[in-house]
Amino acid sequence: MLSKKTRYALKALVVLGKNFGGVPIQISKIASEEHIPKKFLEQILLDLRNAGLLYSKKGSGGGYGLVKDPAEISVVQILRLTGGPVALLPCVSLNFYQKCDECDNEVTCGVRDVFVDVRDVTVKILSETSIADVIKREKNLIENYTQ
Amino acid sequence: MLSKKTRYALKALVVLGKNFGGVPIQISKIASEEHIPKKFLEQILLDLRNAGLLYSKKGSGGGYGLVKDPAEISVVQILRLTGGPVALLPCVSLNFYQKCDECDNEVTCGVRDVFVDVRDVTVKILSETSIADVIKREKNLIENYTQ
DNA sequence: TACAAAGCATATAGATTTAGTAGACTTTTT
DNA sequence: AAAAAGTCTACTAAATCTATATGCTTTGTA
Repeated sequence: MLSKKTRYALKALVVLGKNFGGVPIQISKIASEEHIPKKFLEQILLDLRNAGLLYSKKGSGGGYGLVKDPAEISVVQILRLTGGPVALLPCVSLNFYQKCDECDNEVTCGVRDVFVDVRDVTVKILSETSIADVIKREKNLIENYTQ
Repeated sequence: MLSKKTRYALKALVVLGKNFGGVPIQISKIASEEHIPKKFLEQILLDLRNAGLLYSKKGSGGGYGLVKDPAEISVVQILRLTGGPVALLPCVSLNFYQKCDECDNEVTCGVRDVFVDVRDVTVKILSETSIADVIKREKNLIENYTQ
């Protein structure tokens, strides 16, 4: 399962993505719109900023904005930045690999082999999907929903 | 990430699957072979037994065995039995669904939409893969490894 | 220049979950 | 009768996650 941190980050990036090119948006606005605890969101956006994904502006009229086009930001990148695991087993993770305590030789582990496949299809989807794509999906869903 | 409980369950079932049709295997044997804490494994196998997946026999010469053919037991079933989440978001889970706190209307949530796709491919793999398949994979891996 | 708006940074508390341990009991075999 | 092995419940310890608190810095504006 993704952590709340990861979820909140994705939600916030969608908001910022819709606003790409516009004036900065305040944390408090995103927090209230998306029902995210403000102080928690503060930390998260700070992380994303320190990772070079967002710019920030202090003082009155300040806030956050995307540095890059939302089409250039993949969902998988956000999971990794916010520590969210993509793989279902540590011994299968590309970015957060950890040796399996149980296995003598993980290369011949059948269970691991299955979850390598799961990881591959998951990473494929999440790396091919950008924040812009998420926004597009949302638009399509709203269209079909209100029909 | 899968819990240790789920991992241990899968490991144990592979051992029991290889032994399908033979005499029962003791917890302590599985525990020491697979480097799993014995008392913890005890609980896990008990759960699997109560779920009807294993039979048990007490007393000297007792132990555990599979009730069904390992080809009839899917990996996804084990994840669900041991509480392991398949979906990466609660609002996307088929068996452990929970409403999203943040979303006003989850039907039009773009983030959710992406993770529905991820869930679908994951469930497909894990429901098409049986314990027997895991054992087969292991055999293939060992063959290729020792070549 | 003062003040308010907004982000920056770190520390800490609280809650939840997970992993593992303990101990006493029951059944079965020898 | 004794030993082997599973059954059952409770508990503890550790880790992690979520959220809050506090004080600080920067920037815009009256």
